[in-house]
Amino acid sequence: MENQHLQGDESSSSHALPSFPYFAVPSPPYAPPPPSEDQHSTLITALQQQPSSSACNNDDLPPLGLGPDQLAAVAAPMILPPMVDWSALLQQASLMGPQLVPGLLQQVPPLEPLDQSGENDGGDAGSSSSSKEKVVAKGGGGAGRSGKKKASRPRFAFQTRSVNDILDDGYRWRKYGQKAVKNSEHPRSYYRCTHHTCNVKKQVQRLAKDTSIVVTTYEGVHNHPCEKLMEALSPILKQLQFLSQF
DNA sequence: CGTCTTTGACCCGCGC
DNA sequence: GCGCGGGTCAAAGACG
Repeated sequence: MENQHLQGDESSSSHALPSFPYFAVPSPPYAPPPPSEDQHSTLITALQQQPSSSACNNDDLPPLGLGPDQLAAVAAPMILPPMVDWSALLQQASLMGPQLVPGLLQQVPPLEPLDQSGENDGGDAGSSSSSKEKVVAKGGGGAGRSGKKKASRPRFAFQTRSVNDILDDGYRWRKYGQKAVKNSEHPRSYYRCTHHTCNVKKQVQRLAKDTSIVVTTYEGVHNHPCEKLMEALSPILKQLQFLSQF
């Protein structure tokens, strides 16, 4: 299982994934930093929850539903320095939501209230709700299988220039779908956090205009620690504990 | 054998 | 009402 993530292309991301290089994605207001092979900084944008319609005709980001509204809502994105700790960064972003990562993610307008009973931002109702409502007809699926509109959840889009579609963000993801998208030769992949109580999803797709850029859209907030991050931090924490005794 | 990916089918919202 | 596009499900197969 673990090593399945090594396959390089569109397998679920996890510990063993080749993490880098990721490059900064030049954004219009900025002078594009020339990407170099040993640099792995990334540009992060925070997006507002997609307001259902309007979102599908943007040339740059049609695939992920990032319409003009969303793009306009993206404040000056930051180019992160090289050697940024991806796990920590994404963990932080994921846990804190769009409002709370000073200097990294912009503040976005308040989210619409959730309208889905079984789900919340923490996404902790995922597995239970699935068993409840999965009864429907065969193939079950659908944008709202409970008959409701899709819930509004915090969304973040991470643009990275990478040969790999999947960011190694420290979490484990299971792919549950892939769709060909209009105006793009690259399909969009749908992933769900494999943690049983976590309902965070992400969509991964390459830009139509620049296929070297991967857009990863996270939806929801993890309600569990990042395994990889904890793994990485544990020796430091131990050391801190030790030092704090004196 | 358990986990994950693939993939076709299905459902839903939206625009015309 | 119909067609399209997007999102999800779940069976089947692949893989370690």
